Amino acid sequence: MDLDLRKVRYFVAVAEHLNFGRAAEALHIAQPVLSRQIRALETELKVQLFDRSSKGTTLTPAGLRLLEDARPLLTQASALLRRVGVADTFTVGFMPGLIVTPAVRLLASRHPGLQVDVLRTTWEDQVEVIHDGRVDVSYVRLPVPLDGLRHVPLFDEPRVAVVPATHRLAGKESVLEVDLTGERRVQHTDPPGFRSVEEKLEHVAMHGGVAILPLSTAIFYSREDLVHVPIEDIAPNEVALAWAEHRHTPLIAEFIEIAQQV
Amino acid sequence: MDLDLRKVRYFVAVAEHLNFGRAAEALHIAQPVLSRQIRALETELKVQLFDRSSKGTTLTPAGLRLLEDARPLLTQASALLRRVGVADTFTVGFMPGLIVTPAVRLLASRHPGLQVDVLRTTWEDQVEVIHDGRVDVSYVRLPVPLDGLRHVPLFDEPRVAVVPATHRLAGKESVLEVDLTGERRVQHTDPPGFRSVEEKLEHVAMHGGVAILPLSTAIFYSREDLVHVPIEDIAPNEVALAWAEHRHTPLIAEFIEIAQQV
DNA sequence: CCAGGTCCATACCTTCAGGGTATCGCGGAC
DNA sequence: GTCCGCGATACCCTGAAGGTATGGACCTGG
Repeated sequence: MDLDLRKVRYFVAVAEHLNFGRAAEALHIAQPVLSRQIRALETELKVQLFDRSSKGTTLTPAGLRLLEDARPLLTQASALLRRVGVADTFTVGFMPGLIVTPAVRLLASRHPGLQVDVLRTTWEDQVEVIHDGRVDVSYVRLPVPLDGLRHVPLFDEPRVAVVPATHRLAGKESVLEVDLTGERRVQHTDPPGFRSVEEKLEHVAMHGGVAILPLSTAIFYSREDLVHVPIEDIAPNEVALAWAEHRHTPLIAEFIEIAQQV
Repeated sequence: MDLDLRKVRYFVAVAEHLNFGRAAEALHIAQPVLSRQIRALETELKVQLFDRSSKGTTLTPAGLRLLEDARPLLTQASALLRRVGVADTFTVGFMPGLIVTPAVRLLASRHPGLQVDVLRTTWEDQVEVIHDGRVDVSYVRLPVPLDGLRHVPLFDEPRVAVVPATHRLAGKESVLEVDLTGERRVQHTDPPGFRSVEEKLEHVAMHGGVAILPLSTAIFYSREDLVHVPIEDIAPNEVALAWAEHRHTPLIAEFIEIAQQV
């Protein structure tokens, strides 16, 4: 009748480990219990979720589809748990460099007694914090995966090249992307990437290269030994306000209004 | 640890009724059980959700906030079930003009957690939807091909002639079929027929002629510029409830009961 | 002012799902 | 053939969810 979130959580664990024994260990339950629960889930759903064999466990197509629904459901449930009991609080997330104070102040002033918090996000968790309820709304830099989210664009801002003050491009009024050919770009992209803007800039200062950042970010993190130069022909960075699509609270609606006007 | 969706569903029921007894009734459980479950939920969440008094129950602010999260969570959970293919869903088909709401409401109220859907059919697909499983039962207008179907007659209703308000027959108390001789009948029958009642009526309004419809259909689609007149000597339209003969589910049996009583 | 009604809580019982341990059966690998 | 990894089965125990009966607080009409 009702879906049992415990079983769903067990299912996700097995789907991730593709091994009942290790999944059971991760869940801190005995393996036979896990086997039984998964079987019970399959019975309830009248669908086979795994192909079991003594040499491995794999997801069936139905299992794969369930997994896609199960994860967001679990995060939504934990978001609910996180939010409940927390005193009347409204939390605004923001990416580094974005100035949220005016909007936050305005919301707070209109609702005395409401605790308005802010949470600085990173490139990696800017979407996650919305889904798991750590923030009610968040200022994000597009593009982000928009599944389960709603958003309104707020403004665009140009990107700049950040280089050492001694760099050949330092002092220029502006550059074109072609001027950067041959420069090593310091990016957050995957494997050996940098987790924060500070680290990126540190790297540029130490070892040269060029970091490409939205203007406000570059200004926010400006340092003596680095300068930034506008790049004329690169697509601007879009800043948007995003929130979970299943949440429709008056406060969120009001903040969206405020953010668009500020 | 895990949120219990059953308790959440109970919570929403109480929040909607603001009365433990009636909520329990709607959920088909005993009132003390509901009280205990809500209390357990409050303990688990460490938050008081309701203010109880012998003269009424109200949501606390925390309860109100939980309600905002609880509804979408339940929706997402049932969406998951539906997509996995287990959706506990019962779908009732109906021909235009027939009012199914009371019966549907009654079934839904007797089975909390059951998703009861309705599907409007047309003259062409009213049987097809039964066979292909789009509906579990359907209100049909006889005659229909009954192969593979079982049905119970529900009621008869007179047919009326729908004519422009300016027509010579408009305003009459009733007419006989013979009065219609010479009139062009606008019918849905095959090739160049009209696919919907709306189209038929549009045609009558534009180009004259007469449409013969069951009374309820004529009422449902009534327009300012058209009037309907009962036809005394034409066989009445029979409305029946039909279902696939190879399907014998308790829900179908129950709905048949309900439909006959309503 | 008391009788009855409404509403939620408490007490107590029964059932069953979920957790645990011990052990089996099946394949693949050495 | 033997061993090992992996999931399934068998059996027990506990606790949570369901039920009925009843209590206690509060309102309301006579």
